[in-house]
Amino acid sequence: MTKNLVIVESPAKAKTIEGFLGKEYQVKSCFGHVMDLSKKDLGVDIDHGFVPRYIISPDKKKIVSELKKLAGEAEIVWLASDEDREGEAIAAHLMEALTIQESKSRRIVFHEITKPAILEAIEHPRGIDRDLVNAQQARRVLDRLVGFELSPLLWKKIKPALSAGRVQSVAVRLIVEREEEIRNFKSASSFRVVGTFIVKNGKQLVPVEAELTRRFTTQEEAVAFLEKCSEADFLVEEIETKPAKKSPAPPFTTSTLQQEASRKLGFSVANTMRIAQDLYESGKITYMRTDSLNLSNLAIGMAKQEITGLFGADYVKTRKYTTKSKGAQEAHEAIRPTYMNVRSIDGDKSHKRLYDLIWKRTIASQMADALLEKTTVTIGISTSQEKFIAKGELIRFDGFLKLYLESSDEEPNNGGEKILPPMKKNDPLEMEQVDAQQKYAQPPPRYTEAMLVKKLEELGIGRPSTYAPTISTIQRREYVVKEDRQGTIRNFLVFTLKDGNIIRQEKTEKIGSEKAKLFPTDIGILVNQFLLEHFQNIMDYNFTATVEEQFDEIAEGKLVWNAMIQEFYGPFHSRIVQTLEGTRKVSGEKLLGTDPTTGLNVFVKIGRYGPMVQMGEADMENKPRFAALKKGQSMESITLDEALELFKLPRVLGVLDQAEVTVATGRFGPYIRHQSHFYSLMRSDDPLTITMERAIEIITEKKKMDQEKIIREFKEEKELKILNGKYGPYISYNKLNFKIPKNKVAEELTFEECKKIMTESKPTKSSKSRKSK
DNA sequence: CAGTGAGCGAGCTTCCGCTTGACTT
Repeated sequence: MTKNLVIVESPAKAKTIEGFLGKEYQVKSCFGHVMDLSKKDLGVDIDHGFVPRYIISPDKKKIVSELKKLAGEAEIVWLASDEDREGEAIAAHLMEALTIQESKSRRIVFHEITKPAILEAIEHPRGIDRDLVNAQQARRVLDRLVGFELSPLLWKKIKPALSAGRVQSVAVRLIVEREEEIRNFKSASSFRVVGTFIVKNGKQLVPVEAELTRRFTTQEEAVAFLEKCSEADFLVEEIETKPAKKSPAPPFTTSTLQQEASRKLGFSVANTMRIAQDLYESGKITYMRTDSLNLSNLAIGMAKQEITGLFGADYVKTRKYTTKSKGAQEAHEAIRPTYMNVRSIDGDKSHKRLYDLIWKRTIASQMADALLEKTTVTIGISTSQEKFIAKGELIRFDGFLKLYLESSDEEPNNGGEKILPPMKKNDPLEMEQVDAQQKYAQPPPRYTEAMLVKKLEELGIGRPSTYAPTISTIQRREYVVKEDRQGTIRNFLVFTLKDGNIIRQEKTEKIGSEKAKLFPTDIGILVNQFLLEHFQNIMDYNFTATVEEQFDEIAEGKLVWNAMIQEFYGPFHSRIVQTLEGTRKVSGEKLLGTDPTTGLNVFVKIGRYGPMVQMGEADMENKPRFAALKKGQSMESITLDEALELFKLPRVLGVLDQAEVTVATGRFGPYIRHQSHFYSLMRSDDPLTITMERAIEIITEKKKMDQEKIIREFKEEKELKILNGKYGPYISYNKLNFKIPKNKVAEELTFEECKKIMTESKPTKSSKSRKSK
């Protein structure tokens, strides 16, 4: 029996802390929140001050009862959840769920998992901060009200199983609006002029590139300028040399780690978090869900030592970074290696690469600035007022650049030097050639997952623990898709002045190809439009920031939490009722044209199962025909001809064993149907052109595969089979599945043994009844 | 995974933020 029970949120943290404290302390983890609003209903008593109905989360019952037992036996229970709104609520919920007496509980907090920080915390316990708990309560209730009133509205007005929320709906809005910007973008072109001049550097002749400060809008202007250049003299008019410095990026937070891992390693945010979790659990890095830039003094000291050892004392410059991001709660340290002197780790390639990135970033953040010398050379033209500018950059002292340079979304890494040969004012320059190249303005870039996280963080929307789940939610709801897109070819002009002649060339470039970018779907666009029209306040990019200010006031005791909720809920709920009663179902219906053979109208719209085309209208005699859009088609771009193609299915291929063989396209792609069995088509098979021969081939192949799945059948009961599944053999009976006990061999089971297993064990859930994730 | 789409209506879906394994047919 231990005298002291310490409860933290994460088990990895518990293990570390247990090592710092003596035998008198037992450290356990509660695995995050243990109580939450009931999911069965709203979970909030609207009519009586919005009192939340918190229950012990179903998946936390086991850990709660275990902790409750330990808490009962302990003399003092130390509640060491994180020092932020959510952490304070966790502590309060633990008091309630474990029924801990106030007198034997202590609330402690620390921001770093170091021995001195823990011991210091133990010295300074406090009580539960009720105001902070109320702030969490307000946050939780607001999110529940928004989510659980908006989502059902969407089910009624658009289609079932949709969702809306304070965070996800704004994330979708960003992607929809970016797509609109790109679509409406008018790509104007201009001519960028670059001159190449030859400069003598001792015996060597060095080419120097200089860009004209002005761009020409028309080719006539560009050519006229080149003509002027052909008879011009060029002169160095001015040389300016300025010192400059570059500073390292701060250490990683969740958001910046996701961004850099995406840019430098090509990881999705979910992948980055999965790997970071492994590194954390194996003790290699500190906690990976954080918005703090802070490093412990211990860590900074270790970094200093490491840098001195590797590069020398000149390369050290320790720094304390402070966060600028909105709503940061800073309960942890920045993400850093646990031990700075561990330069690399064992493990698979992606673990090594992510660790390497974290190590370099952290160490570099404590290194000296890079000292640069930037040179700007202005080149005059005897026949024109325009100027050429050549730029050079010399690294005088590399500092942190020796180790690490953050990459950017806009352009590939532009690190490194660009050295100019020595030049003097009034030096004449020999022109080798001048190019005027047509350049098109770029539309804003589509979001990658990581760019979206960056944007959300800037807006103060979402938390480190929710960035990755939010991105997966909006994809799971099919509001957005992550896709690669083929680019298109575009022509551009280049005029080159060389040896007194101007040559015109037409060249091509590939533009607009995308890799792993987020695109809005038809449903995403429709839902976004609907929410914007009726709930502008919630869709406002500042909504979260505004309510966060109020949560802060609640935390400071200046605002009563349920008064704040009341003020929000009144108008919000009225809007819900108004929209529910005052608007019709929206489908985004659009008339594409009429079918030339039947004369019926053809529409495209969103149905119960997503985007579809419809031929004809429903009336007393007629039923319209429907067909789902194919992958890659969209309501916005589909043409009448493409729509008519979709109605060519289902198609009868022929007759086999007295039954029709038909081909059609369903929820999961094209399929063949025969005797009420379904056979998926391969990617290479086109349902519009597939032949009867090929269909029979597919049918026989599938039947053979199914036959091989059967381990045993029984004469006594036809429905009872032993099958070989993805996870090994199992018993199947009337669509119920049963596990085979570990001590039995599937091939040798008798009919009686199978019946015994079925009566004695519960059927495992089949995928049909299981909730799809 | 399961192969649909008038309308009828029961019964289902849903939020954000803390944290990790469980366990699949």
